Amino acid sequence: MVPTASREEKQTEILIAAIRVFAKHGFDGAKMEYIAKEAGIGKGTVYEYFESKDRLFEEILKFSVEQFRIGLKKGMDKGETIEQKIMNCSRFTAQFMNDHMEFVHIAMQVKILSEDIRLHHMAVQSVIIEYYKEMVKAAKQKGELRSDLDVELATCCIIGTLEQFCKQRVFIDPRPIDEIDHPAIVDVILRGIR
Amino acid sequence: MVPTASREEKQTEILIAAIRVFAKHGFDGAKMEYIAKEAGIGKGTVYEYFESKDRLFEEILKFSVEQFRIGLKKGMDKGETIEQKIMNCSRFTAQFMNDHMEFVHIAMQVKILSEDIRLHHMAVQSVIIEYYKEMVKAAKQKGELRSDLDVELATCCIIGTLEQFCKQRVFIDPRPIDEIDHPAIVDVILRGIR
Amino acid sequence: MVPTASREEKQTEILIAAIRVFAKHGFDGAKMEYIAKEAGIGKGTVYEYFESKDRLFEEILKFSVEQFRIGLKKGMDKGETIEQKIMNCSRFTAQFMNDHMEFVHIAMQVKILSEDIRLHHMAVQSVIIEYYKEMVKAAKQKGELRSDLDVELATCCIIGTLEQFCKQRVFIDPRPIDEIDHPAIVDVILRGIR
Amino acid sequence: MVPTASREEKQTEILIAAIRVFAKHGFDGAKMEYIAKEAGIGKGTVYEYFESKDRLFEEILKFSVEQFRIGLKKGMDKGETIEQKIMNCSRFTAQFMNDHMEFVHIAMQVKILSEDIRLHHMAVQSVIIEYYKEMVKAAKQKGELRSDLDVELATCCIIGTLEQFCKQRVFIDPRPIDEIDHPAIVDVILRGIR
DNA sequence: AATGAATGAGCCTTCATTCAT
DNA sequence: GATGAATGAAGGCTCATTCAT
Repeated sequence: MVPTASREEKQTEILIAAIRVFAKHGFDGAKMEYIAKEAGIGKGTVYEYFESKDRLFEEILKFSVEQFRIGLKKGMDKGETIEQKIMNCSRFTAQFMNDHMEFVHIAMQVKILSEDIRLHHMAVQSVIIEYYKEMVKAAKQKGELRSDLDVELATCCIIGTLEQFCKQRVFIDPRPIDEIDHPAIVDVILRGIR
Repeated sequence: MVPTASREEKQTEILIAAIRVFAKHGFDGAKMEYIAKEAGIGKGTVYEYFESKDRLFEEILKFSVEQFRIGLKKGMDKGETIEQKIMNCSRFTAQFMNDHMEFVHIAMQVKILSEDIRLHHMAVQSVIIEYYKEMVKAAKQKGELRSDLDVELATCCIIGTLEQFCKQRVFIDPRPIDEIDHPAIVDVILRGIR
Repeated sequence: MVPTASREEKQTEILIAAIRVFAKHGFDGAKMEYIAKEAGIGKGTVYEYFESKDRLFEEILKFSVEQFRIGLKKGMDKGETIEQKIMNCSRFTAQFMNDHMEFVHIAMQVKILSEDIRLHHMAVQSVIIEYYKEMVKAAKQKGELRSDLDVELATCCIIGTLEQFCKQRVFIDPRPIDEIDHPAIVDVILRGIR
Repeated sequence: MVPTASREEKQTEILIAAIRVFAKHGFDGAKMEYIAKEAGIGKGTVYEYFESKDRLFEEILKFSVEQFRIGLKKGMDKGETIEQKIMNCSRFTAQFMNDHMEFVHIAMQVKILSEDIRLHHMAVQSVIIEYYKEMVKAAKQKGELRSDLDVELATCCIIGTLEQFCKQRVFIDPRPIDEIDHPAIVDVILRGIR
């Protein structure tokens, strides 16, 4: 239809379709046939772009975590003060969880995978944590946070609070995302670590 | 082994064995044969105690979440001040995650299951959150926490921080559990919500 | 309860119970557990009397066909004229099919069995046919039937008509057994072979 | 083999293969693997055409009974006199039983099946009986049969005699099918009902 | 390149049989 | 002798993967 999607574009299309299917059925419930149908192509075609179901899943994981990492990084970089930075993270996390509710489910099935990808996943998680740590350290040096603050602990407080809040809003007690009072969240966090 | 294991004892033995196997292989990787072998019994015997693989998994989920709920409740009840209560929760959560690292993995595969069990699981999660909320409310009334504190938010801060910390210590950067500085964690949380 | 049934009596009790279960569930649907329960005994006890499910089934087959053979023989022997003999057979066949509807179903699964029992079963069938042939031959000699009658053919006509009638009455269009007009049946048969 | 077998042709091929296997091993002895091998295809392929073993068996039953019904009907329609009609039925029944010895065995295992198919099977049986009844009624009206003849009884005599004869020739005392003296059979029957 | 019919390895589950009590 | 908990062989069915078109 469209001029013909480049190989890379098609690959991404399949990936997106697969995310939806994995999210809906879980890893083992997601038949390759469903994924093909969701992508509007034939079963065999999937194998032209991904060598196996496992590899496809791994690619999805990489892809999704990468999206998250990038978004978070951008949010941190855009803020001037630690308050703004955390606020940006809060907003992005909420938006991401809301849009990619599925991603969370997918990310949770990591252990089925090859050691390889498991390590990769851990690594990205670590990277994200590291971003936060750097942010905290920098803020400490700028005097925005108290000087005796344990960096790891502060990081846990920030990530934990943000994610727990999103989880509750998305999974336990779903409400419109724009009702979230980000300043209040950031306030609680900042009181703890300032 | 022991003289005679009552039906209930045997059922629990199988459950425990199954937890290990599910944790190690994931739901679909966990063959009933492995579970039987882990429990030191024949494949068919598992079916004398659990009608299907799905039901077995559901029982595990119920069992584990229940253990967690009970432990947390006990911790809250034993504390006098909000500080002691949170400290107890911190300690129990760390211990539980450390001992039942598997549980966390298992709990994450909820979506494969029947609507029934999914709802049950959500319900218990809600109950746990409710416990925390009650704790916060009571502390507010006793004047231990500031009067304009948003209860939901405070709850997210407590649960999120505790769990994130444990996750990092267990999954990302494993270190001996007794090195955890609980008072410091509680301090960060309390500053945020006091 | 009763003085204690002799081994043989108990064996027969199990046999009777097994007939009911096989008849209800078919060979492969009939679990040994059902049979034991129907006989009011434990699963293991069945094996004290019959070495295997196959053997039990074989015994049932023998038992039932034997009952049929004996009843038929008695009916033939009791009659004076060919008319009376066939009438007796008609009555007995109707009664037997009605009472042992199950038997018919069981007898139909013969081919699952060992060659041994299959041959035995064929043999009894042949014996029954032989009884009829003898009956026809004797009647021919007594001048009750025409002299140029083909004995095999006559036999088929008698057996076929009787059994087909019973089948229809029992399976296709069930009606009370005492509504059967045996003289009319015999009349049609006799006209054909007299 | 042949250039391209349409879906329907392939389905029929499998059906034919399955008839052979069911006939040889009985319902429960017939492994899907055997059926696949007999059809010269893979195990999974059978499931592309029949959703389960039970359904496959049901289709076979329908298929076979239908073949029988059609053949019989044709035989009746082709004859002018009742004598010719019965003769045609005699010939067709003998041929069918000889060629489809297996069918008879299969048709006998009806009780394992779903109520649905059982009723269908009964229905076709009834239809066949009805054909015979109509034939008899028509012959009565044309004065070919005596006017006080009981139609049901006559039907039993015809069907019973024909089938019993074939059974004996095929199962008990196998002899070449062309040795059958159909006129003699018809003669015995007609004497009984004329 | 795209397809989907065909494949068969693999696993859950059943149930006849055993044997310790 | 009677029992029924335990067993594991066996088979129906699924679905990731292949390959001829």
